[in-house]
Amino acid sequence: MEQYEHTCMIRGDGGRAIRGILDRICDKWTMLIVATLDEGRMRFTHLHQHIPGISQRMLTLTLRNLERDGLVSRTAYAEVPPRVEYALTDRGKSLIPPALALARWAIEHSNDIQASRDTYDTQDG
Amino acid sequence: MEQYEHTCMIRGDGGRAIRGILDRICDKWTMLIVATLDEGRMRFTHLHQHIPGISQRMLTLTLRNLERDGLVSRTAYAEVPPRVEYALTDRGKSLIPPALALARWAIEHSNDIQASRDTYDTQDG
DNA sequence: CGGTATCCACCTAGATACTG
DNA sequence: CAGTATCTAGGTGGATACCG
Repeated sequence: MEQYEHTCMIRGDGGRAIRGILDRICDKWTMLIVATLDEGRMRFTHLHQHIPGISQRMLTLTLRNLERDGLVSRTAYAEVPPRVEYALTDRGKSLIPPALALARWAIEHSNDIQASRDTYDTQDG
Repeated sequence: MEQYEHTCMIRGDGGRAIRGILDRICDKWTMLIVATLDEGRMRFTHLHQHIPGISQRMLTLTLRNLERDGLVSRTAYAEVPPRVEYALTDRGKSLIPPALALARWAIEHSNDIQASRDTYDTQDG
């Protein structure tokens, strides 16, 4: 009820802070990669296989961005063939709870939202 | 700690459910509009004035999508000049707490993330 | 006042081919 | 194995002009 006083956090500086984060979190693959890495440290190929539909290019690009933001660590071993492992940093792990909160909301409301969309779309056009 | 068992919610069906929602939540203006409407019901022009940088087109488009998803209600009064008011529905209000959780995370980590980016970007290139 | 319609620049992400 | 390079289609959002 009294949450309104806190939504200024979202509107804050015209929304720049929150949007800067959302831009990272909400692209097509970030959430999926973070959630997958929550399972533990993992090689490139393993990630590639466990995230259906992602291309090599997008996996690389998204991992680079996550690394840049300090959410994921990258460890390359000097072997042949090469081995590279990715893992969530503490900062990356700290993203999981709020992400879960959003996921929970999404799951809980997805049926209702879909129903609303269907209704809206079939109104006489 | 034991959150891993729950991240399957995010990965779920290959991420389709959560991404369908994220696509709505995470576009350029949705969060800002929802946060602004948390203040109370509001006219089109008032929204336009209180969300810096948004165009009429994007305000209309985003409001239509929110209405379609049942997160915002639209009430048009048969007057001249026309008056249209927007308000969060109960479903729309229910989005605020998880959105705040994410905003909180964003604010708390934005300095560290920016620092990581700076470091990453200045590494010999 | 509260929109639509139109045009356009940019960016994202997919497909494909190639490499240390 | 773990990438990089290149090309391109499609979508998002801004600018501008007009309308009931």
